[in-house]
This record gives sequence, C-alpha cells and structure tokens, in this order.
Amino acid sequence: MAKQSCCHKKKLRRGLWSPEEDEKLMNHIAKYGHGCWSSVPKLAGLERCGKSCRLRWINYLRPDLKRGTFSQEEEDLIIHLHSLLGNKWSQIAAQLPGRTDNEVKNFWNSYIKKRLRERGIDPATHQPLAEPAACRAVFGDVVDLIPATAAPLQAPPLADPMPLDGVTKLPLDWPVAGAAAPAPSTLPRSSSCYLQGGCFDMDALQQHCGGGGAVPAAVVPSASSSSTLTSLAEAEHCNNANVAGATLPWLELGPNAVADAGHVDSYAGALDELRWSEYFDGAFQAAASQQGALQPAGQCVYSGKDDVAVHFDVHGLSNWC
DNA sequence: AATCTATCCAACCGCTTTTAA
DNA sequence: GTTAAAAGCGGTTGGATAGAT
Repeated sequence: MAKQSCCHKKKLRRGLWSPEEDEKLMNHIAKYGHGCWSSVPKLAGLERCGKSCRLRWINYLRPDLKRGTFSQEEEDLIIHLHSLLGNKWSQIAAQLPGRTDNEVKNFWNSYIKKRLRERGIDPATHQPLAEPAACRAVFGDVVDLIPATAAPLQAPPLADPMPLDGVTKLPLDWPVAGAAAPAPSTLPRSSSCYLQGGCFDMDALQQHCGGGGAVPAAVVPSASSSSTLTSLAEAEHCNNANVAGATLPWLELGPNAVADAGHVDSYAGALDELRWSEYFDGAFQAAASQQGALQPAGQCVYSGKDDVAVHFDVHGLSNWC
C-alpha cells in the first residue's frame, strides 16, 4: 500500500487554497514570520500541513513574486541557464527575481520545451535533435556517435541566489585553491582545471581532475565582486573565446556589463539582442561548424571544439572582477 | 450548445539533504 | 555517531480553462 502523505495521515485539508486560507496564512506570516513551517498551520488556524503552507507561501503568496507572463529576456535566460544547469529549477529560479522554481519549471515544460523541439533542439541536452531528416542530413553523423551513456550537462556550483536587492554574492561553495586539490599528476596539463569546450560537465570534470570527487583549484573568484551570474558569464566567455559562430551577444558586453549591472533586470537588459533566432542560429552554426571535429557527448551545441580546452585561472578571473 | 482535446499551472508526492536533539 | 524532524527539491498529477470540432 502506498505511503500516505502527512496531510493524509493527519486528515488535513488538501487541494486548492481558499481566499480565507490565503488570508490567514498571509496575516500570520506578516505578523510572526513563518518560523518553523510545521507550526505555522496550527498557529495560523489552518487545517493544512506545514509543507503545504510553505509551498503556498513560496509559490503564490510571497509579496515579492512577479507573476504574469515571462518576458523574452527571462525566457532567454532560462534557456541559457538550463543549458548550463539542467533541471536545477531552484537554481535557475534564483537568478530570476520574483519567479519560483515551480513557475520556471512549468514554463519550461509547457512552453520552452515545445519551442525548442519545434526548432530541432533537444530540450534535455540542447543538442540538435537526431530527427527530423532535415536536421539529420547535417547532424546525423554526430548524433550517431553520441553514446547513450552521455553525461548530462552539469554546471558549476551556484550556491547563492540572486538577492532581491540586486547585490550579488560569491557562491560560498565555489572550489577554492588549495582545498582538496588533487595531485598534479592526476590533472590534465596543470593544476588548474580545464573544462572541455567550456561547457561545465562536472561529472566529466571530476573524473578528469582526479576522479575522487574533488574539484580542483580551478577558480578563485574575488569575494568582493564575483557573482553567480558573473561566473556563468565567465563560463560563457570561455565558450565564446573558442567558438566561431556561437555567439551570445550579451556576453560580448563584457563581464562588467553583468557584474556592474548588479541585478538580473540589468542582466536581462544585456540580453536584449539575444533572441530565439540568434540562439538557434548560433546553435546550428556551432554544430555545423563542427562537422569536421566530431562533437563529444554532453557538450553544448554552442560550446567549443573538444580539442580546445578552456583554461580557467585566477589571473584571468581577476581581470573579470 | 455540447463535447472533446490540449494546455496551463497549482498542488501533491516522494526522495534527499540539512539540522537539531 | 545516531536518529528524527524539518526543509528543500524535482517530478508528476489533476482540475480549470480555452479552443476546436
């Protein structure tokens, strides 16, 4: 017999929230904050489980929620972040002030996925789809060589959300030089980490850099000015540096355009010129340009050749910050 | 007008991670 | 160090609605 939820066990109310319930929850949190969620329903006079209250607050009642349709900039950003992070909805949503992970996830599943497929991009991998035939004529060989066990795209840690006040912070768990750095002999070329094609594939990266799960001393961002978005921009910058035809215009504004902007609205503004056509043009151009150099699995279509390792180093980064 | 189908999105479920005792 | 509770997360479901037939 299936395990029942906490709401079932306690015979609590489930389903849609009534305006009265919303008001009770809002009033309670406005007065006392949520504190321990499990105690919220009791204190607020609700016959709900704490989990349900938390979800309702986070996804619907929070005053800082934006709601409404996603802007083009938000859409572009979601696609881009998804290409780096995969289905890490909470991390993606953290870069979109006023948006929830649930909202982003729903938007992705109901809208973006469809549009990507219509344009011959696999939403899961951001690679060109094997079909239809028109695509296959160009990408067939590449697709055939991608093993089923291809590692999914992974991304560098994005620990801290974009604060709503627009001040970005350094991801706290960013790999730091000297912390569990693998022996030099286990590293490719140097103790700094090389990212294949500039696309973060942490599974491959970990294997590549020693296999013990320790991410090597790759990047030491400035604690004062680096940000999650800047980090992403850096990753893209590296992509850009090595990819002909796979341009992301907002990055060409340089890191300061992102770092100085300070919040996603400005960041999104830098995305103004990035549109679907460019995204796909870039994707296809990149893939097409690699007909001579087979694209390894798990790599972004707009990432670089696999023989071009992208070298992150402290000095390079310091220029960014 | 009635019915069917597709889409959207709020909410639930179950799992993992974190925290506190 | 162990355990239980709480929090967080991603996948999935189901109801409401819009559009098509």
